[in-house]
Amino acid sequence: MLTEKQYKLLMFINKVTKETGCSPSFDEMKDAIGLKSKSGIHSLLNALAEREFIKKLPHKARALEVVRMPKFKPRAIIEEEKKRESALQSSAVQIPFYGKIAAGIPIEAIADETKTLNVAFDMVAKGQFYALTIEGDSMIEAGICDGDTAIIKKADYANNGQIVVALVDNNEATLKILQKKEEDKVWLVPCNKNYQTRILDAKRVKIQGILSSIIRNYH
Amino acid sequence: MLTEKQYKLLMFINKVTKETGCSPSFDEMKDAIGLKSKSGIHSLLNALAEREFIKKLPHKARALEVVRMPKFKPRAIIEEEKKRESALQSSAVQIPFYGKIAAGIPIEAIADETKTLNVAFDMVAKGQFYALTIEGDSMIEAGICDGDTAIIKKADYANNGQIVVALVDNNEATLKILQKKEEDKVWLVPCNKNYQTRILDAKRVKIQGILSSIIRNYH
DNA sequence: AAAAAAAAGAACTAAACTAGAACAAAATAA
DNA sequence: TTATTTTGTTCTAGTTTAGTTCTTTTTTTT
Repeated sequence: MLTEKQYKLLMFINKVTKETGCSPSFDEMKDAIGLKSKSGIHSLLNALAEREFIKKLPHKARALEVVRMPKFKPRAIIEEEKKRESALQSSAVQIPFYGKIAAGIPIEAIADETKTLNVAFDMVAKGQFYALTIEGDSMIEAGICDGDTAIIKKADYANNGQIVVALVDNNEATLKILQKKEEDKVWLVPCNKNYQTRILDAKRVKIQGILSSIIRNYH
Repeated sequence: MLTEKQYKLLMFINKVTKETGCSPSFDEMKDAIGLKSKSGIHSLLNALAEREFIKKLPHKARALEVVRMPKFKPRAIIEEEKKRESALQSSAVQIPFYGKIAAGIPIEAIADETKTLNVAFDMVAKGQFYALTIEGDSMIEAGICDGDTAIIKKADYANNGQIVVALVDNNEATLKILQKKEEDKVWLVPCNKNYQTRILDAKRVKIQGILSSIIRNYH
């Protein structure tokens, strides 16, 4: 399509004409591109005209017209794509899946290196997710402990018995089991004898997500 | 429609021109496709021009233009992409990290999209890991439930109080808290009132790993 | 194992870029 | 209008980069 110099020059011409309403002179162009002679500009312009990016009126001053621009992606988009790509590469982790702990069989014996567990993928599946750190012990009997990381799937509706992130009165977010036993009422059931089930008007409760995974790290 | 090489080359030209505004040179193309000589590029370009995917100005440098893109991918490319995709899926997921659930603050208010949690990467850090499925409820009071996935870091030594995979008599693998209260004796402590601590000769117990993470998926 | 297709390699040719200078046409000022 | 300045064109010449072509080697296919 274009060489680097041609591209630079085209961008410069385009910028100047848009900003000032008139095209730059040969000397301005040579300075902008960093040449010491304007003869080079001449050939660059010919190349651009030949490739039909500009039109020029011979012997007329500042009589350039940009006809089209090369198809390119805005730099911001390219950066973004690169970031995403490198993020993907940096996190590729596959670990061997050794199956279940079973009495009577040493781990080496059942180790099957061909099976791998893909932690990240298995966990997020499809949909939009976010993470929360669990605070408190209201769900401890469900094996959800203080400090655990909860992976939540965004949702505004949940079924009976699901563990949900519920926002009460647009004010207080909490992780509880959802129960809808009667119309217009919502039960938020903790998993800890020391806590009480809260029965609230459905209007007051907004579902913000459904618990998808629990992750706990030991050190 | 197109051969694998032709397709790859066309994609490369398209990518480069979109990103830089300039088309690639023969040498850049040969490197991108993995050829050692640029004469091959020449014939590939002719093939692409003949099929009207690109236009080229003969003898001009970097004077390629992509006219259209193919509707179908060559079979070989599809295979390759599938492979890469599954490798990626196996790897990388970044999800927003919303911090802690705190009473009195709606989730939206504390949402910080700039913080991301990279599940897979954070979990495996450095070292060698493997995964186990938890069976039974002997650790339930530590929030480790039947069916949970345990990420274990390979180790043959552990400190007091750590949760370890212990192999007893080269025979029976189990997940328990490790305690070494006296020389030559090892305590394997469960986290369930209904189970008893086992006190064993150190010789009989081989540490196979230290619990690194617990993952639980809900459906 | 022979034939065909791809790829590599080298030699060659052409274009692109740089610079300097001389000159011609247009625009502007006197 | 003429003179002056600005602007664009053309030429030469050397250097670098890029594209083409041909022969040989390797690989693939039958």
